[in-house]
Amino acid sequence: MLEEANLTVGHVAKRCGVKVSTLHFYEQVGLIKSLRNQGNQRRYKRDVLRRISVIKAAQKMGVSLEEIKNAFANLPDKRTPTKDDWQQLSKFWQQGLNQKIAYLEKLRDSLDGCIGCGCLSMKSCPIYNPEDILGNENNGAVLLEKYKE
Amino acid sequence: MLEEANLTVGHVAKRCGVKVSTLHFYEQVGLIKSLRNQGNQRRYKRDVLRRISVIKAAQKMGVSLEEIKNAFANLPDKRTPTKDDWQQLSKFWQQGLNQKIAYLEKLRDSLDGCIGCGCLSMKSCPIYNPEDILGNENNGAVLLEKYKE
DNA sequence: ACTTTACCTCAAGTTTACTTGAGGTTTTAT
DNA sequence: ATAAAACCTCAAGTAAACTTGAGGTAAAGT
Repeated sequence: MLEEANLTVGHVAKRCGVKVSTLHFYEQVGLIKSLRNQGNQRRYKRDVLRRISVIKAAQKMGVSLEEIKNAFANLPDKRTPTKDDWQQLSKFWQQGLNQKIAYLEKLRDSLDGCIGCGCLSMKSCPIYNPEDILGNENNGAVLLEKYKE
Repeated sequence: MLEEANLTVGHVAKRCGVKVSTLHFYEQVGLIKSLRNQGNQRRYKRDVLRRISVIKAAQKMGVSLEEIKNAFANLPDKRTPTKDDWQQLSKFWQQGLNQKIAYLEKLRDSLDGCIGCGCLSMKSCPIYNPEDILGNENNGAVLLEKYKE
């Protein structure tokens, strides 16, 4: 496959559902790259589309641009990333995603029990009483509080 | 139960694991309330602890302070919220949480299929090709893109 | 050829959710 | 009684992730 860099910012922006300014910004922070034509206008290779899609998907998972950038650092610099390259990234984030899902499930399941419980004693409710949780490692609710995004 | 407002801001802060400035801020934006003592210092009723815990839990669900404030608007103003009041809130957020979980599961399950798939034709990959998805309601991937947080 | 549309850079502005600091008062501890 | 710790207000600062605007150039359509 030839690696023509022939996509304009406008095209990429429309295609990916982002603003042109976002692409400028992403380039500025090193998330994507572009080549320039004679008149100094950006021209992108097709793989930028995938990159942007991955950025958007990762953001929906709660991954920050900084973290995305770090993850991208593992992608090859010289050649266009292959299927395997992307799959590695995918595997990596899948783990985080699983943790996030597990956390949210835990939160969902304790919502009634904690937010709505009426446990005014503040003795048994993990959400109500974060101090106890943090000091008590062998408590089922620890997971809830130790989770860092 | 007597409704003494006798918790100091420092006490509440430590108890809830937030900074004093955060409590000032929450009060400023109308998320919590306080009474004042003779010397103009804040004194809180116990239910502020629950409010703050709920705020923190909701934030972990991805709910913004604005939305939390709106949800709190349904709580009674005159009396201290009861178990039922909180449970209603809980039920409401549980739905959103379920949607979020469902979305993340979908994302997780399509990570390999989309991010890692290598479908360079850009014809069949929903993450790769958001435009098509938005225009096509009866596609399994629509859920993925139509989700708004 | 000419005009509209797209693009360029760089600086500054926006939103959310807080934090920090200055300058001063009140409580608590000894 | 006095010093230390906690509290007060108000303005300004911070970080992330962009967006907007000004002033100017390039490419595309007719």
